[in-house]
Amino acid sequence: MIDSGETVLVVEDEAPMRKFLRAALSTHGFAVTEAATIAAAEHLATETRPAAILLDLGLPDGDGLVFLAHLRGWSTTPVIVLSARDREDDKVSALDAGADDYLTKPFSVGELLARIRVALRHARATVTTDEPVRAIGPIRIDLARHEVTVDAQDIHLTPIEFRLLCALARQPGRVLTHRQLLTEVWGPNAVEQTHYLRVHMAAMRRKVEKDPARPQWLLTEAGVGYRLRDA
Amino acid sequence: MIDSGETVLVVEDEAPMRKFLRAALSTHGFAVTEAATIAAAEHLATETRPAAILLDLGLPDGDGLVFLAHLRGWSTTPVIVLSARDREDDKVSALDAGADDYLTKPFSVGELLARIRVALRHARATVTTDEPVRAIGPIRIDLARHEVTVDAQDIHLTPIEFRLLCALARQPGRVLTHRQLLTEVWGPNAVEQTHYLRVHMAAMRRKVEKDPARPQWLLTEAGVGYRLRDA
DNA sequence: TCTCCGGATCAAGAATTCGTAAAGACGAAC
DNA sequence: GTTCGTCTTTACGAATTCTTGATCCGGAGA
Repeated sequence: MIDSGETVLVVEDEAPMRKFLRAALSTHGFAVTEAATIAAAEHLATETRPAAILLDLGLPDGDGLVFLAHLRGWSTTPVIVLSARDREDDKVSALDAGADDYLTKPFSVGELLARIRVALRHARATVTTDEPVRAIGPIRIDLARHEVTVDAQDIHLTPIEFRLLCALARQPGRVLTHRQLLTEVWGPNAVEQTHYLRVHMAAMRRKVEKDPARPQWLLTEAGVGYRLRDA
Repeated sequence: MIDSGETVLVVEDEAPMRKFLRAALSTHGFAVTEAATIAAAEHLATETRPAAILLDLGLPDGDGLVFLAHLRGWSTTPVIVLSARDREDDKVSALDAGADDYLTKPFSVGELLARIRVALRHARATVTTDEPVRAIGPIRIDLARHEVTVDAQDIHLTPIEFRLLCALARQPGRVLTHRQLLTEVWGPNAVEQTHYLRVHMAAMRRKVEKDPARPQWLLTEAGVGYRLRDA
């Protein structure tokens, strides 16, 4: 499947536990990012926009509940707390602080995965306050709908074209090297195939640009890469 | 807590447990209705429209999971399973069947209440199209009655077709990936069986579309998934 | 003017992905 | 047991998408 699963952020200070969770999650189709501290977790939560977060409460640089409180200020991403503490108070305070679930260590992998699925089910049904629509000039990219419009006109992009455009749109105005684009869209084994880029950029220009021979938005940086002009 | 007057439906066959739960809930501001059988539970779920449901799995007239499956056909009311069984399988199958949480007896009242609060929080944030009829173009879907009409003409959908259509109709216009549709309709073990989708989409198009070879509503996004055109 | 080079363009055919039909498996109703 | 409806599985042609290679273009430098 090309649809590489959704990303789960694991916040946990003990390395063996992190490794264990990474193994369990990735064999079930999730992408995994890891953080060992609150600081790292806050950074990754904003950067990678995970679909769900697994949170250990005992972290070296502070209480996990602090992180949770911060997060709930701007995000509704589901959070499942993993803790060795089994006291009622701990559970209640975590749940009331905004956690969506609370699992006591040790737990079984099957249950964890099932509860993650529940969390993702909820997230999908939730009115997402995040705006996953990006607009650059006349181009509008709706990540959630997998939909692109130019001057309010729907245009159809193939999966590769869509991923290419998303990669460029993530940092509008900035040049992305051939290498960066190739690894992001085709994977790290294709970093040499720069002609893939040429062909697919041409195809995309035909759909997006008014005059594909004189592109206004999908610009070539000779010898370096491509960039999407910032509006 | 000031959760003034939301109703919780308790489905439990043992009278002492029912009494205990009623006491715990009502002293914390919930109204309580009780059912000791699946039949009674189905009746009360439709009649009283509870804000949440506590479900014991071992009932005299059948498995609680059957009730849960029925309920999920037309309602997103949060369900918390209360069970004496602590096996991983039991938890996973209940959660995958649509339960929002699973508590093993014995549990503490504080935790139960906290988890109910979580469930209600979720319910409030959910796109609550509790209006049981949805209309997209010429297609009208009656969730409670399991009925679909196209141009005011009744059409018959099989259970799987109906769930597929509901999944698509929940967010009209949006692309749902193969993975999403398969997990939602067939469960998480079937994420690889993309041919299920092809076969059942074809069957549904024959019933819904004027020209099944050129679909107007049930659209394919090659390499990604399917979507229901937004009217 | 010629050549070189990176990029653009085009078209063929390779590889995926889709749609469709048809047959077998399974369970429920009779 | 039989019949019926439904779901799964399989196979194959059609459609779409991707890769590949040939060719063209324009600027830089000899």
